Amino acid sequence: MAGGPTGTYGGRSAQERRAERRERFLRAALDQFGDRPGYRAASVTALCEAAGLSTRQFYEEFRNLEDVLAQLHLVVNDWTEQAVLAALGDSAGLAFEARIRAVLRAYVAAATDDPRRLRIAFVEIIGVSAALERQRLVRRSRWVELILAEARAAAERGEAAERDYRIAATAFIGAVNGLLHDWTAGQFEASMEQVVDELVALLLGVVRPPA
Amino acid sequence: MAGGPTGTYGGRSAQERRAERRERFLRAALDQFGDRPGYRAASVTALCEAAGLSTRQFYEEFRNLEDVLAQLHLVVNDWTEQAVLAALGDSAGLAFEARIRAVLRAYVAAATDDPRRLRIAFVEIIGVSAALERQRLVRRSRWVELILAEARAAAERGEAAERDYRIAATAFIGAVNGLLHDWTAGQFEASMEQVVDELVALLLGVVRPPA
DNA sequence: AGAGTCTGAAAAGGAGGTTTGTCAGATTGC
DNA sequence: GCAATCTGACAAACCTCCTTTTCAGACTCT
Repeated sequence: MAGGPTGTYGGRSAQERRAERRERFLRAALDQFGDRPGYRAASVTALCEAAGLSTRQFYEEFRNLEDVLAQLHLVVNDWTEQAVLAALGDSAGLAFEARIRAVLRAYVAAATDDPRRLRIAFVEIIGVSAALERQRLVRRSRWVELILAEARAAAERGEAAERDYRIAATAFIGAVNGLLHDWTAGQFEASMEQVVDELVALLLGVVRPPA
Repeated sequence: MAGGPTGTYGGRSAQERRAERRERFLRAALDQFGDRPGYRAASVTALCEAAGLSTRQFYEEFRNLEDVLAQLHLVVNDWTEQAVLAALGDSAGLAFEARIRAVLRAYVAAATDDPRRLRIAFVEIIGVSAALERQRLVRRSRWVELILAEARAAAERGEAAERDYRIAATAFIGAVNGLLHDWTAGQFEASMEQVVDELVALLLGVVRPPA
């Protein structure tokens, strides 16, 4: 009874070491899953090799590959969500259209900033499993609620028509995602400002009462 | 030198037999791929069993499972495309908004008619391989061109503003698909007419010049 | 210095899938 | 009726991957 089971090793605590390995796995997964051929062709072995860690350590941090993808999806989603929340705060004083534009620009910039993140969120996550599908829909519903809250506030200020925007908000999210996906896939040439302009126009068209 | 290599067997020609087996494989694939757990969990063996045919025959008709998925995707796409083209023809005389509504209703009805087809087109096809991604983008571009042609015609009749609708059309397609997916996934309760109404409003908002 | 713990590599066990080859029996044209 | 062909089932060969376990060496604390 002498050895020190305090958990520190290499100068770091057990927690620090675990966190760092988790980080390394997630970073490697962003590379492996976010680029062709993506998650479907990925393997635990390859991921570990890319992360410079062993399969043993992998199974100490994750249950399986899908677990990694799920966590990565949350991280990626948080990233864009933070960007939008920040933009919402910054643009609090602006007029409706300018505010919408600022927020949408922030989202588009954050989402397209790294192609791998975009691919994780829009492609790799789709149709993997029932659990991931649930997680994705839960996350999406947060976006819907965010839009609904803003629409309510805008309606109170008289900047938007008063009605139930749930379906419209869902459709709009689909428009944003579809547009970003096709844009980054090179389906059409456009500047970010053009893309944002179209999205602003689309949103204004929905929010404003019909002529 | 006596046996008759004419190809007829069981009363059918070789072509007919091949076509029928192809049909049976595709029908079984619609079941296997279009429902959870879907294409990712599918196997040649299970597909053959469901089709009541053998793996040997499978490899005479298809290169591999992805080949089946690709062909199925084309079939599913043709289905909705035919529905829309028919609606376009039928509504040739109607006013702009009524026409848009008729066509969108036809699309929504065709797309949601069979959940398995919808899932193939919107979920299972995503992120499988570079080849399938190409095929999907090619098919999507046909929808964009269709919308662009209609927008040009509408602009000539003075029913829509004259401008480049390519980006807007892409966004709109994303909206339609996203909305249908979330709707059929049970994210919100709505009648088909409500869904169509929202899509019509969205499209009119885009097409009409800003107030 | 030494008991006790943590690390990372390697491998073994096990499961599942794809694709090709074989073969007995059914069916054809002559 | 008979040779030639087609059919559908079966299984063998092969491969890849996941997951757990083992183990020698590095490290920490007393």
